[in-house]
Amino acid sequence: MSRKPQLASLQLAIMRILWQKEAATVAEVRDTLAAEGRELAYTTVATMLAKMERKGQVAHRAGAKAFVYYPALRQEQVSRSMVADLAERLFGGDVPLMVSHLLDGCELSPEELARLKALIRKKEQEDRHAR
Amino acid sequence: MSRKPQLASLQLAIMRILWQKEAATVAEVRDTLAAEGRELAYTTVATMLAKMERKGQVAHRAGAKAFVYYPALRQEQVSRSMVADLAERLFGGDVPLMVSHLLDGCELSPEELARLKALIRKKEQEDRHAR
DNA sequence: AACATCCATCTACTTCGGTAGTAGTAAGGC
DNA sequence: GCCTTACTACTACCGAAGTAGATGGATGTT
Repeated sequence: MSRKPQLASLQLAIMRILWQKEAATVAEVRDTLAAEGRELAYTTVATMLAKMERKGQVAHRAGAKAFVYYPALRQEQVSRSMVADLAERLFGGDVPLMVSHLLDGCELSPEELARLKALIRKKEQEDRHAR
Repeated sequence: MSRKPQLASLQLAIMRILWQKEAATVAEVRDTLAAEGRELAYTTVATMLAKMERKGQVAHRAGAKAFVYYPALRQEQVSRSMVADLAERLFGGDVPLMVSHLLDGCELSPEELARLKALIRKKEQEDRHAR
């Protein structure tokens, strides 16, 4: 399960909350989702967390009052595997092509562009070191 | 249906084949999938294409012998909306962050890095023109 | 004419994501 | 001691993706 985690939409939304808060109760997760415009029944969130626990995506411990859920996958890992998976499925692994679609699809501020340039420079450095 | 198309794994694999071949019969799609290591029954592919047609993702016309299916969505459109969707769900729309994960996740050849740099320069040009 | 082949359609089944109700339990208030 | 409240656990249900069998039509082969 920890190899190439692929999270669906709600699962990802929940994970993002857990990553950000470190840990949270069902009620907290539900409230945060509601604040994001996704109003779900308490039991819906609880069910989802239970399902996610069965798959090893989250875990829980007993808290003062309610269970406290926390992520069992690192954000890095999930991000990378999901992005890599999409790149593979959509572009046959052609990363620059995927980046090109990313850039085309939305406007970027000058700062963001600068960040990208820095990224590429860093990548070039690593490359030189590697060979 | 044409607004924000999200294709699942097999659907995308099929679309990619249709995009590449322009059009294909069920048998051709099935053979191509098999050549990619995904061996499915003829009827599986046929069923999938029928389902995709109902959703407006593909269409067909009668060919000499068998139906000829062709894409009803443009690759550009699908790529962009799927990439944008993942960026939104995974990174809250932070595109540079997503690019950073893309780059980290895989090695790039110097040529690919060059392509990326060119992309960013182009983007900067557009930016200057826009304001 | 009989047979094999290819093809389309229909139906069916499984799994998973998402959604939620119901029931049972523990705990706090009064 | 009972009532409300918060929480967990169990069950159910829908739709979509994915998989394929069965059936029946058309075509071509000999």
